[in-house]
Amino acid sequence: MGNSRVTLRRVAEIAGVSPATVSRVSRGTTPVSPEVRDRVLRVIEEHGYKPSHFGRALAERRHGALGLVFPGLSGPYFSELIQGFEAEALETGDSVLVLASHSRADTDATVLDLADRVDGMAIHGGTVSTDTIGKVAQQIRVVVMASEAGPAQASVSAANDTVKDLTRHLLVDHGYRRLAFVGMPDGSPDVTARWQAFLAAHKSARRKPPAEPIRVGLQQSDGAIAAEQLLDRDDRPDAVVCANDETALGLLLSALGRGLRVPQDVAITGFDDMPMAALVRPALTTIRQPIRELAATTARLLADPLDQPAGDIVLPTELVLRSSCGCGGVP
Amino acid sequence: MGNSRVTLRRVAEIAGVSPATVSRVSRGTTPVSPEVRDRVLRVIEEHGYKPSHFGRALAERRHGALGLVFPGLSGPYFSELIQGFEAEALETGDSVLVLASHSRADTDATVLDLADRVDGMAIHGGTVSTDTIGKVAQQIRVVVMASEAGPAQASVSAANDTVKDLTRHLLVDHGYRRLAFVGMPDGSPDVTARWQAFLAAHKSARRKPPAEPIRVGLQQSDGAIAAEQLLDRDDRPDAVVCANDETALGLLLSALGRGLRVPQDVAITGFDDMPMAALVRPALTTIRQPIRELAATTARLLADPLDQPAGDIVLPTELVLRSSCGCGGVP
DNA sequence: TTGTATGCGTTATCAG
DNA sequence: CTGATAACGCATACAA
Repeated sequence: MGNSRVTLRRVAEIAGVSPATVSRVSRGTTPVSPEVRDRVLRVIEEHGYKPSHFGRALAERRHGALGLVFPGLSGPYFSELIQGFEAEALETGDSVLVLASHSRADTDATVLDLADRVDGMAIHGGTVSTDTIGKVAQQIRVVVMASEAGPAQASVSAANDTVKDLTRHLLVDHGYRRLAFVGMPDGSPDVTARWQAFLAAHKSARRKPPAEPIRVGLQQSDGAIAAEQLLDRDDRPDAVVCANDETALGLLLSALGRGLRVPQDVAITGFDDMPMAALVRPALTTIRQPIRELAATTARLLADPLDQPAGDIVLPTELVLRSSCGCGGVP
Repeated sequence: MGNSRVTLRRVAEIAGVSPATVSRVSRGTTPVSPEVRDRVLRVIEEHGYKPSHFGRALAERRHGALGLVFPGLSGPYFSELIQGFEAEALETGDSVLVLASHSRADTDATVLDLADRVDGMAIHGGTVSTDTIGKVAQQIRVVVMASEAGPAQASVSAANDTVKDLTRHLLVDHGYRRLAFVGMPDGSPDVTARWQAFLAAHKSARRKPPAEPIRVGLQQSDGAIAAEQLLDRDDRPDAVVCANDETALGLLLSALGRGLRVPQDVAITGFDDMPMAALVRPALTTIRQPIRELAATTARLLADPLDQPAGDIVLPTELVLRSSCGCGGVP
């Protein structure tokens, strides 16, 4: 199990050619005479030669890798994001190095470390300080995801203001009186934007919004925690707008488990339109965002050699009306 | 935004010392006179010198990074696994590079590529072919997770045979007659072992198990898909053993959404004991496995310089009886 | 304590 | 088409 790798130079010796020629054969870039090529190829095969990444990285001054930084990666959202990113990176022959900063204190240091191993980095909104993003950006190319990044960096995000349409739908079309919002704006640019849209819809409908959101995380268990604060009291809201599908599902599960009827006793909506949203009963009313496309666009921005102008790309989202808001009668 | 990094040599020039001295100061390993040290340190600070990873990696012939390979990473299970792994790697100063092979065809190639960027690799069971694992193992140190790996590799997994106790509990203590198993044994060593334990419990209780499991994946939406096959027919099972909590929760949600009572109409159990299991109503009967410890043990095996004997470490698991199996009366 | 010289594995430049 | 030779950025015996 030794680390006894065969080096390029060794292959050259055995094949009786110069190191340069082995490099040429190995990379297939420059023309080499068929006979020499075959001979070298055979030696490579026999001795299991594999070019060393850092040797190549050092000489080429590029890593052939892209970094992807997340706050955490539980749930289908991040899974989808990574897949979209990897699929696109594959096109350009880049590897993907994923970093899940579980809101640890040393995240910034870790990100800086990663910056040293990749040619470009996609950073999810709310993961690292803008200060650190700046530092990374002056070293390698950076694209911010799910957050508008200001003039300095390029960014790709999805339109969160559709939450305004959703909230209006609840308020006006269905006539719900007491709405609640589940999600913690602080730290997540996406949630902040959704909470703002929720507020804006109340304002334009001349209705009084709740003073505060229910501040919980974005995982399903957080939806269950929100349920304890929301469902067990007398002035239960008659409709709840959740920051994402995960929490909406957690809330839905908790509501049903308490014997409440959805949407009759309480309406519930989400954001993302993950697979589970359509499968559950009642089917979840939500907002569809093109996660894969968001990731792919980001990867493309990172890989493309031509210098795009740093700007904010905002992908469209779509309101998906199902049963959990009260549409389409009782399922 | 240029890539104009300051090199060690440049720092040496500016500070008027030799490159070696800068290296010594930078690493803080060999003693250097205070005056020189301060001078060099100041230059490093002023010019923002950061040692290059590949330069160092090339010279030291190590990357200072560990690889972590997964089939996918949706859900709390993988999230927890990564956190446990990273926390431990942090101790030894290693970075963690995560690779999520979303059951793509080119996974093996990607893994081989990663093998070139790290000093050791943890591979989750059922992710890559044993053939590829072998190749990687003769290049760097490898530990297999959640799967017993045979004599060649070290492995760390959790005891799946507790599913036998769980199944017996359902069969004997509660007297359920028709059990079903949700999960796809093929491809996941963990699920295979759980299905085997499920079968074994039937055998030792002299009861006839179902001929086949409900072959779905491990995500929550798969639980909802299983529900369609399981809950809408006349000979509905009276108890369902799910391969993990995610699918159990998906099934539970679907059951409640259909107006079925749990556990009265159908009992449901899971595996993992994720946070949501205790929060949901009815609370989920499940098996607790020490995910974090599993990950930490793996990381330790990878980092430790002393050559552990390649062997299978099996961590204990614990049956957690709650309400969804019928225990403790109706919640 | 500090400097010099060499090696790490590969690519790039320039002759031939 | 092929071969020397010089980077690439850093660490480390060895010498001073």
